[in-house]
Amino acid sequence: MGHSRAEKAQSRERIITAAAQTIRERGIDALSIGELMRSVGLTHGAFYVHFESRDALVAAALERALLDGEAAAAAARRGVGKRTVKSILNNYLSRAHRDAPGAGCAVAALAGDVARSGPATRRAMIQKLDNYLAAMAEAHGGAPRDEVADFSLAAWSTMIGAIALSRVFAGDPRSDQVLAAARKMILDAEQRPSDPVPKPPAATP
Amino acid sequence: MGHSRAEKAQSRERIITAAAQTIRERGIDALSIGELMRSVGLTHGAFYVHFESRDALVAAALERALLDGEAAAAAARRGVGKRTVKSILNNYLSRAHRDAPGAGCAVAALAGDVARSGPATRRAMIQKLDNYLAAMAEAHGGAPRDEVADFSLAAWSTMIGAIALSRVFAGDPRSDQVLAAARKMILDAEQRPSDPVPKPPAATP
DNA sequence: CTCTCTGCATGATGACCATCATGCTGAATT
DNA sequence: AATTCAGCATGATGGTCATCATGCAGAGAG
Repeated sequence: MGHSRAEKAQSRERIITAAAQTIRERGIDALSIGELMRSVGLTHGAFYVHFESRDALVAAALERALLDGEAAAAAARRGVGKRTVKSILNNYLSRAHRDAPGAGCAVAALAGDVARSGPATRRAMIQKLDNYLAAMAEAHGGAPRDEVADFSLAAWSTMIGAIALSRVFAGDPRSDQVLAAARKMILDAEQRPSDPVPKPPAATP
Repeated sequence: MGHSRAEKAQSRERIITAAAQTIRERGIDALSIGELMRSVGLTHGAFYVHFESRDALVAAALERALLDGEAAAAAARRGVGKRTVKSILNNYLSRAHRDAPGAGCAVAALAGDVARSGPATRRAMIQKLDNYLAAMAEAHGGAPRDEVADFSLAAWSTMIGAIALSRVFAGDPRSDQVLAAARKMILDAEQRPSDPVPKPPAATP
């Protein structure tokens, strides 16, 4: 054989791309080095030429998966001058998004997994989440700072919850209904003027 | 040794209880038979006295975890005559719930995992979700049927999304903020009269 | 053209996994 | 009291896992 530097870069790229898709489709725990390397046409031994450990790959794959979300948002913005909340929702709360988790938003697919992960993994998602939140805030526009931040947080909660539930409901009429209902609640909230937010109470679930 | 029928029932109970906690804390994939049996004071071999397979246990543990949610809701209703949307939110979107995933709502903890599972597992969650949705609809009260169902779906989307995000944000000020923002959006939506809901559009994420 | 360096394949290592086979011991039954 | 039965422990099985050691062949440098 023999392998150029450029080929190595391509290999690494294909490994990350495949891993980013797999973790979104099947979860972080389900990612297997052997299976992954087979899927990109290499053998397991070559893995450690590219990554120090499985954890290092997971970090890179999560980063990539999260970046895909920003790329999709940027692509959707192209052409239209300004992004509106409605246009974001039309893309995000769509059947296409629900049915393609491997290419979709990593927050929706992996929030549960990341919630139980270590601080480093959580920080990686938080960093990208900040961008998502800022994009929503910008689309929502002006108004007092805190209220916009609250709207963004609530809207994103609803969006990722709705995608997760619509996937649980796959094959059921409610799978479509939950997307529409979430869309409606967020759009209504956008138009309404709102009061300051109190702190959450302490109680048992 | 020697073991009575009552002791067997207790063993089975402890296995399911421990498993229901573990899957909520660490995910379904992370559940290991050996570790689980050790944690309840038995050895791995005894597992198959109680369950046909790991999958059978997962089904039982998920069912139990989901029932815990209904039990918590029933306990919260005790004393007060009627459950309101606000009282549901006060319990659900609380720091206590966020900080105790092992004892909390299985939908919030496992929606992502279940979304990528088979039809049988998804159906188990859907069945319990129907109860949760009905409880929310009842608390919301009267009004035209479809609108109440949409409110329930959107509210639950927001609730499980907010818990998931607040766990990702653990240790960050946004962890509290997202709970409060979600609470606010749902309460505002409850009071507003609303229009019929259109179908979701088709588009890329 | 020669030499070094490296991307990759092959194979080994040891840990863990779910599952099954066997046997002991005391509960249940008569 | 004798006998059957069942819950559990021990240990084996075969598979998969992440990781490391070794060797080869071709790319890059001189």
